[in-house]
Amino acid sequence: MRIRKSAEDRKSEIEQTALDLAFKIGPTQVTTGMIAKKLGLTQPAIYRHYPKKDDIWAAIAAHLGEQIDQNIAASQNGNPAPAERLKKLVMGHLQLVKENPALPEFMVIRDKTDGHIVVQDSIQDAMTAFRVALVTNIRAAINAGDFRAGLDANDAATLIFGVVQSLVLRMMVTRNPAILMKDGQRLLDLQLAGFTPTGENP
Amino acid sequence: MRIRKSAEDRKSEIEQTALDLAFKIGPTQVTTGMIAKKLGLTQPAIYRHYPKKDDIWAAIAAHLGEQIDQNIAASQNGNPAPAERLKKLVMGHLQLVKENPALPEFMVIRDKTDGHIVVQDSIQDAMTAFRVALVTNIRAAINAGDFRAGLDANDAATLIFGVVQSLVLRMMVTRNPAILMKDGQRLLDLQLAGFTPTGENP
DNA sequence: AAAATTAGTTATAAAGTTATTACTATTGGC
DNA sequence: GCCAATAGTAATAACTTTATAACTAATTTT
Repeated sequence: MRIRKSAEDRKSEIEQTALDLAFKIGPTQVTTGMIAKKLGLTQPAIYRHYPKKDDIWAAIAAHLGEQIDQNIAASQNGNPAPAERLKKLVMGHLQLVKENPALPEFMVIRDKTDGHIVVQDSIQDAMTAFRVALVTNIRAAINAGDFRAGLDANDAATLIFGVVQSLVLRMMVTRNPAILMKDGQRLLDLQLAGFTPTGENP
Repeated sequence: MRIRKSAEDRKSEIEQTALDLAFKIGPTQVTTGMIAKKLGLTQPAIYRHYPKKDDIWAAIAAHLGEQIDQNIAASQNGNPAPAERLKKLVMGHLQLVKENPALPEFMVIRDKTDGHIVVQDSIQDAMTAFRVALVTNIRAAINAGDFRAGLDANDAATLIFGVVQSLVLRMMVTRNPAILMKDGQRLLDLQLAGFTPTGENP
């Protein structure tokens, strides 16, 4: 007798498996056959749950986008100190990437047909919101006197984004998501120290 | 009568076309048929010049790796001021990425068979050398008193790498390599300012 | 100018991938 | 416990992609 799972459970499994494979071999290299094989199913079984293969990626992107948004919201609760909110925002995002190491791939994924980027819009939108949150908190930190007055909030946001990107690249090269949290905390502190009026750790 | 080019010229064309396509649709999506079509050739014509498709990527990676190494060498000539060398090193690399916007893709490219990263070794090695050059110049700047004494050279190098990565991501999302030089200069100065003893622009 | 070399073509094999159709059998609702 | 709904399979069509083999013709060598 073959095992039969609920559509809901199976869809979760399919999406998680696709994400795992996306980190291992890259999203564009993942085939429906690979996903099915990992789950002990036949390849057409995938099509009982998604009309098109791309629908799997769309579902994954929507889910990741939600998680990014949730982290942004969570980081703005509780602590009112802008610099602390910034740290919570960035570390929360790194935690998300650690749990879903394929996430960065979705930021630069392209459409099959033309060369134009589709970047499953949900993720691109969420990352835009992430950037807005960075800028907002940097402005608040400047107003609070924690960061120096002449600092350009947009440029500072780009540098903080760079901390994340730098860690992501090292994660992809080393294939080790664990470095994100360990080195992330220290590097973020170092970056923020450069924004203070005195150059000291805020 | 059909046009027939020398093997040397044709190989250059094939590699440049493959690089262009790699930026447009991603390296893994580029097919021998696409390259041939762009050059007005038939698909098997590619195999007159390379035994395997992967040999095209290997040749490209070797070439890019050389250019990265050349930039590192060039940046260390002439100006003896460590901070100026650092700037020349980073801006030179950004120029290279601007001219070859697919370069960053090769840093995280994966093998088809297993999930293991091959990162055409030539590029990974060159990027390691780039990082070493960053650290060396940062150490020199600390010793010269241009950067503050307590600065960790490795962490500072990661942050500078982050500036590059941040710009690269924005280039990939906007599909506009032009931003690299314009914003790069300003962001690099901002980043280096965070490393000075006073927090001022070095 | 003839001969040798080789860039390029035509045709095609082999393998992989997406997606559909018709069938099967498990499961939840009545 | 029956039955409707549906998760899953088997078979297969359509397409894409890599690669090879045999042939053709442009260019180089002698």
